[in-house]
Amino acid sequence: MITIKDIAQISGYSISTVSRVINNRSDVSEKAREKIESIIREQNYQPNENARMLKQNISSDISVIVRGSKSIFLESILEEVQIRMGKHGENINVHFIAETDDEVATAVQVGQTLKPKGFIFLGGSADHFREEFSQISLPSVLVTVDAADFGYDNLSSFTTDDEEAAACAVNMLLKQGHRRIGILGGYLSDRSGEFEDNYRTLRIRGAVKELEKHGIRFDFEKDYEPCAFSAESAFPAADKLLRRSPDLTAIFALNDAVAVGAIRAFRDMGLDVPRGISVVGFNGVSYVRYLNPRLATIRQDTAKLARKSVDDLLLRISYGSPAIHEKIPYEYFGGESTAPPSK
Amino acid sequence: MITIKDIAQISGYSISTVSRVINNRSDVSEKAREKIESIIREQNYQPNENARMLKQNISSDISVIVRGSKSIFLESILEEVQIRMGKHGENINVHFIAETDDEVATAVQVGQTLKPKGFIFLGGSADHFREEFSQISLPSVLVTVDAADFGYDNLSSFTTDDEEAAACAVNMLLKQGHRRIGILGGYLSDRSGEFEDNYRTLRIRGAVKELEKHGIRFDFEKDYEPCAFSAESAFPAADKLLRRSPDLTAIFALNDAVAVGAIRAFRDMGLDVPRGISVVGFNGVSYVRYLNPRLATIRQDTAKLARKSVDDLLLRISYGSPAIHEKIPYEYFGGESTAPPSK
DNA sequence: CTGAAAGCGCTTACAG
DNA sequence: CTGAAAGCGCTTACAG
Repeated sequence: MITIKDIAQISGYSISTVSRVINNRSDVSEKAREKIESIIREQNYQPNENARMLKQNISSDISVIVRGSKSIFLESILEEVQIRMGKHGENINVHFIAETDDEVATAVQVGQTLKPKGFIFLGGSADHFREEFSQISLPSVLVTVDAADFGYDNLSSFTTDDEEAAACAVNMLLKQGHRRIGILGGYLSDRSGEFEDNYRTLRIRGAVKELEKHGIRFDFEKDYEPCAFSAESAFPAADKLLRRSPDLTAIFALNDAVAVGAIRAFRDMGLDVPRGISVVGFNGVSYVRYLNPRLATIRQDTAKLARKSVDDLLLRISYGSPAIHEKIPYEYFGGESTAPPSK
Repeated sequence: MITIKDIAQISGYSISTVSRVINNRSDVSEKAREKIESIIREQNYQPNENARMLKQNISSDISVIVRGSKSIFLESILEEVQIRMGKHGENINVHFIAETDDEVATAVQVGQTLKPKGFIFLGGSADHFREEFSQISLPSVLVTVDAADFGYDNLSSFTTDDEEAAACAVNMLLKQGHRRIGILGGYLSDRSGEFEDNYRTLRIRGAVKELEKHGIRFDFEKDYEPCAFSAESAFPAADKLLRRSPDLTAIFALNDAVAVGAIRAFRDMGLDVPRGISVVGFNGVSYVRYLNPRLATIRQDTAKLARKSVDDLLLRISYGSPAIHEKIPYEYFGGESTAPPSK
């Protein structure tokens, strides 16, 4: 095992100077830097992370907290995050927690034991962040939930504009002539029935507002049915919704897995999609364009979401740049699962 | 920040004795142990991992190497691994590499920088393990590839019996009366055209053997078409295969995403599934039973695969138990994508 | 069974 | 710009 001591010996410089070179300090002569760097390279020397961490009382890792990991959508962002981090030579440790867990509390705990230099949150609850994030002082990024209004200067956020995108999806249905549109998936917060600001409720809100803009009042009692973001959960929910409101001609599903479960349920009821009923999804799955029928959906740019998040975090860790909040563009994919209403 | 020194001071014992208690050494009096443990608890003391690692020159983490991360199948095992590790209070660091990368070489490198106490490989190439794994001396588990014949006593493996399961899938088609069965997906190793022992080729081999058992010689030139494990890649491949061999009445797709792409391609050619052509998949996706048509497929038990792997690794790390090799049971799910041939 | 002391590989004031 | 020295929080022979 080759150590900093060996490099010092070989180079003729002191351990201190070698350390300075390793850490890219500016107070080293060009000559020393070059010599030491070349020796490091030729000896294939890797600084002992444990020792560095011990001194700095911080690890060189970045902790990623994934909340609600069953989502293929988050998994695919996670993958891109890992790849991007790898390109920058950074290591991450990943912590999956349930949709019902508290991601901020988890981060606090992880922070104590693993001492990361920053956090990336994939998914999360606005309430948790608003109430508890002040406990965290490390540079962090929240992906999927807009943190612009939370007032933390160490928390950036990158999101799709869920409200606008949902409105866009619903607008496509309206354009085709649909007036009786149901909404499937997610759930309304149980905290006094108020909307919590997460992507679920933002999508619902965007859809409802778009309907209202076109003079349609949305009846939650009749035309909305909650369910988890999976085909399994959507299957019975879709059935229930359509039996309650058989005159619906289109469904806005809060994500693609929900749309898949719904389409299956409708077919099992003897309804063709899109001739009998139209369905629009929201990105959650990559191969919607190979489903039968090809699913109309909103495509989020997971690669960009991940890339921006990583780059922003690393930049802020290195240079203390201020936190930012950015919306990443989305796209409507037409598919074959919608058609003008026949009723 | 509370350290071992504080605990020593409060307890009246020396740092050495406290350290012994922390590390569960036997050479401590019951009295000292109890007192120190109670103080540790009441002070909520957490030993500094970095310092421990520095001394022991090893981290407390387990490294997970995921090869070919685009697979939803591996991601879902990863998730279960993470959950299981969490239950045991263990941390993991995850490294995603491309399908074309060398997972063993990656592990060697990770081993140098992160000093994990063990490895879990999710996916991998038999060749890499056979040729390079001797460089790794840490307890390891290979999931998805059978390592029984590799001859390493620090490498366990947990797998689905891909060959047998593929034979089972093909047998279902044969039972329905199919004789002209095509195979779609994966690729033959380019090393002198030989089979490499991975799940891809095992599935192909299982399918081919089952056909032969029924007196059918499989013509690779005509009835096999390689493609990556995605709907995107399967779509054109399926089209190509069926144009070349239009008399095929059934397709064995090497995984579910491939099946999805194939079904889409067949429909686009004007062929109904299953009336025009039957398709069987192989577990890769969770909601096959909500697709249209519901996909006939082999279901692997990802939860069990993950659970066994984690438990085995931790056991071996703690007690040096010997490596084991186990096949996890699978299941055939009937679906609606197969029917007796009409031609 | 217990404690004093050395040392793991690094970083960082401090002094020059 | 450079080096000698202290110290990060722990573990582990060694001596008793």
